[in-house]
Amino acid sequence: MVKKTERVGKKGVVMVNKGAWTAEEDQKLVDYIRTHGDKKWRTLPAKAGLNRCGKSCRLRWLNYLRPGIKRGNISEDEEDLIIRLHNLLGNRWSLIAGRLPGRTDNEIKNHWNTHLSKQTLTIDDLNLKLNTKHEGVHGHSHPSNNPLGPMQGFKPTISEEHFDAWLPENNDELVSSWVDLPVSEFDVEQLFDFTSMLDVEGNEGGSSGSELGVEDYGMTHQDGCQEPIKNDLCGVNSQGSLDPQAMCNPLEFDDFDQFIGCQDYELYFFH
DNA sequence: AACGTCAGCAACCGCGAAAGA
DNA sequence: GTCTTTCGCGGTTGCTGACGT
Repeated sequence: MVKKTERVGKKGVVMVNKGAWTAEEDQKLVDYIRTHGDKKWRTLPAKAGLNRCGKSCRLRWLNYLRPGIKRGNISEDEEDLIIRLHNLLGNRWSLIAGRLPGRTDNEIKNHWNTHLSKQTLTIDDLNLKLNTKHEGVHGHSHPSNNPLGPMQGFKPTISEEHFDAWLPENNDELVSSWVDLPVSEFDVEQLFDFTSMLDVEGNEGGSSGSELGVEDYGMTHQDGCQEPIKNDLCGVNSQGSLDPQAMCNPLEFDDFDQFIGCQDYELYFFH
């Protein structure tokens, strides 16, 4: 239903349509943008012959008419990623949407509010689900029995507690530099890189790698040097060997060095 | 069949940031 | 440097259809 609303502009009171868009309006908008591009939203509606405000046109274009938009059927993997990214970024829907090609911030926000916010899945739950999935596929999670190689045996189940502690909320710049990466370059390795940087760069004004327990995981710096393992939080003692007493810790894996050397953390961390 | 309730989703609104004059 | 305009984001509203009584 389209209703008319008065809006005061430079040329006095003008009537603008509100509510659901009609197919005719959609067509006008698409035609105009194809010819002239999607800039100058303020003046676009008048030029395109639409009785809409610029904001409304922008929203319609970005969320529904723009090429490459995926609608509905959010897969389990996408949900999983949304939950994890929400854990990391909070309600920064546009950033989360940027990691999900074809999805819009509005759609993700709606999906979160209607489906995911009611669930109480934690990072731990997701990792448990992942591990179960892997065990289901391969029969056993131990690397020695794994036909796909030793990496399949790792269980980097970082606890939500650690994850939240690690979240560098005072280091928005670093977070931004990571989330601004093109989707093709999105790799959890980047996450680990910049968390190790936190420690290297002097911990200015934010949570340091140390505070966040990053070095507990034995980060590898970009120059290839291994950050010393400072305590046994993750089941590895100060000498770098496995400590059975610490194995109850949330982060557990069969070979720490292999985990650090893994070229595809994303596979283990984000799926 | 009529009515009420609820969930899902499209769209709007207000605000802050960025860009331009 | 300041003011104005424009853009983009996140929160919220309200419409619609499905379902239950």
